Amino acid sequence: MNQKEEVCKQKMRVTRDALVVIQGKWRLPIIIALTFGDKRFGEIKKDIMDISPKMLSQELKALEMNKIIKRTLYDSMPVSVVYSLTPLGESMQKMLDELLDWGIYFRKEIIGK
Amino acid sequence: MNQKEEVCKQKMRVTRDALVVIQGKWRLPIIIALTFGDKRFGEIKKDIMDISPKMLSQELKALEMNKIIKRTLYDSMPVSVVYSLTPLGESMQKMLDELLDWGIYFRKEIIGK
DNA sequence: GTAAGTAGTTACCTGAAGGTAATCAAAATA
DNA sequence: TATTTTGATTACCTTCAGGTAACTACTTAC
Repeated sequence: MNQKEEVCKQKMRVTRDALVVIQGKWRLPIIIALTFGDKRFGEIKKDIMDISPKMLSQELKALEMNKIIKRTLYDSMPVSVVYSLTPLGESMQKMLDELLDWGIYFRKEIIGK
Repeated sequence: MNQKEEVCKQKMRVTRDALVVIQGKWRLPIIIALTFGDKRFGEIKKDIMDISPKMLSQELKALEMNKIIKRTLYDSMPVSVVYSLTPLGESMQKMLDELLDWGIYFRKEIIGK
């Protein structure tokens, strides 16, 4: 296998791994919600509107396991749980911006006309 | 609903639409293969290795419908079919680069140590 | 005429993703 | 004491993504 083919396969592997982390219906919405500041379960749920508590809970756990978000329990009264982006989560910002930019372009080209 | 919330929801919608186009196990590999030049069915299949002809055929059709790639039939003998990126497909380059960059960082943070 | 290569298609099956609805436990409020 | 709020969990069901294996149609080479 030559150099070029090796680079190609490497790119495929790495981007595929990256995609797995943000894939699915709810992960990007959750991450985007948290780029606007730390939020509680109910606040995220309100931001996303059509997500069920089951899916939100499940996806928050998955993102936490991938070290994208952090769950903090403040045991003040009333006990509150706050979710926030980790540095790894914050490092997604440029990627998210490009995804958004391309999404806008795509929308214009395909849906828009 | 205030300005900030509106921007948030807009971002969610647009990035989600963008994600749908590249989502799945095989679309990014196919697109990446074609960034290295136009290719025939068999060449893409050889580049990706573990993809089945069914999945390749199916995903090529989906990408063609989204105007990301173009199918060209040359009826020289032997009849050959060549797939290439459209301008819309080529416009994904920056996004793919960011996905790759973040993937490298993620790999280092999570898998690497 | 038989084998091999190119570009697929078809039928069938499995597991994961995601949805719905009901329930739960702790604490605050009425 | 009863009700509401917050942050979930559980059981059940449906749909879809993806895999396997076999087959096809056309053409060229042997």
